[in-house]
Amino acid sequence: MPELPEVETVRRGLGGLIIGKKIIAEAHDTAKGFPNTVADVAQFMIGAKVTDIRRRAKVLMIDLSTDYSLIIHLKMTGQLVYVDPENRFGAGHPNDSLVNILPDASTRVTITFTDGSQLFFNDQRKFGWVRLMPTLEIPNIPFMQKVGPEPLESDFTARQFAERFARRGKTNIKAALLDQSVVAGVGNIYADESLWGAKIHPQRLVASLTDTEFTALYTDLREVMNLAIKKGGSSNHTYVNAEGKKGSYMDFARAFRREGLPCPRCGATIEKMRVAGRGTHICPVCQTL
DNA sequence: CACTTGACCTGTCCGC
DNA sequence: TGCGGACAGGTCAAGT
Repeated sequence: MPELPEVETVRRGLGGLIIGKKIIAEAHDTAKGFPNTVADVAQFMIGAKVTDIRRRAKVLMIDLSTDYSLIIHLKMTGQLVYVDPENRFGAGHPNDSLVNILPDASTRVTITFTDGSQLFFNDQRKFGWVRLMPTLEIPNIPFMQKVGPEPLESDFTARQFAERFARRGKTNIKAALLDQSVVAGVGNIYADESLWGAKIHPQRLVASLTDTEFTALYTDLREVMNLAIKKGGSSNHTYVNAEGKKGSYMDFARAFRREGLPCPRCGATIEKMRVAGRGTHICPVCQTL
């Protein structure tokens, strides 16, 4: 699922498509995905205009003119896909092929705008969620209270990065990287890719890392995430952006899901193992314990 | 508190 | 071909 670069790609794409549009209808799967009451939707969502789209960690916020926001987590298989039957993207564009397909079995929420265009929240595994709440209350939810700093902010330094890990000295670096309270937005793909870049074995204890290694990890994590944003994210399975397009970062991946293939740096065979309960990819020569 | 593991769901792939 | 089990981009609630 979407990690920081994928969610950021969706945010940027959606911004140009729905900011300023007015919501005329909302429908959702009652089993899962949109827990708000009918009354709240009627009062704070229907008739509201989209004023902004923001991201914090892997969470998206669609701000409305009612001072309420839709707060959305895509988790593993969530998608936010925009479709406009009146204004197609052009012949052959992946979005156009979705016009007559969505909603489908994975659609949990459908938002319709006054111009007839629609935004679909699809989520095959149903781990994701969408919630309508007052914009000012978003910072109070537990996730926002504990989530760590944004790693791509220009004022986020290597020293701050290293200091965030002090609390997690006795676990391995992969588990700590995935911990959203340490640094925001890192998931399985970019954990593996940045550890490969910094030549750090994922099972190394955090407390054993040197300043030089933390700096390398900081630098590589930012490089890899910035590149992924440029490439529109990574698409292994279900991920697509707001226009229904897949990202191409996987064409550039050096370790993630490359088991059996040569390490681009030394030629050794990339191996797959299990660390912190997650499939983990390493170069056994570049990354040692 | 920090750390690990299982749970939440559905679909797909791989080996027998 | 069919079937069972493992696994998939994330987080949380439990356990130790």
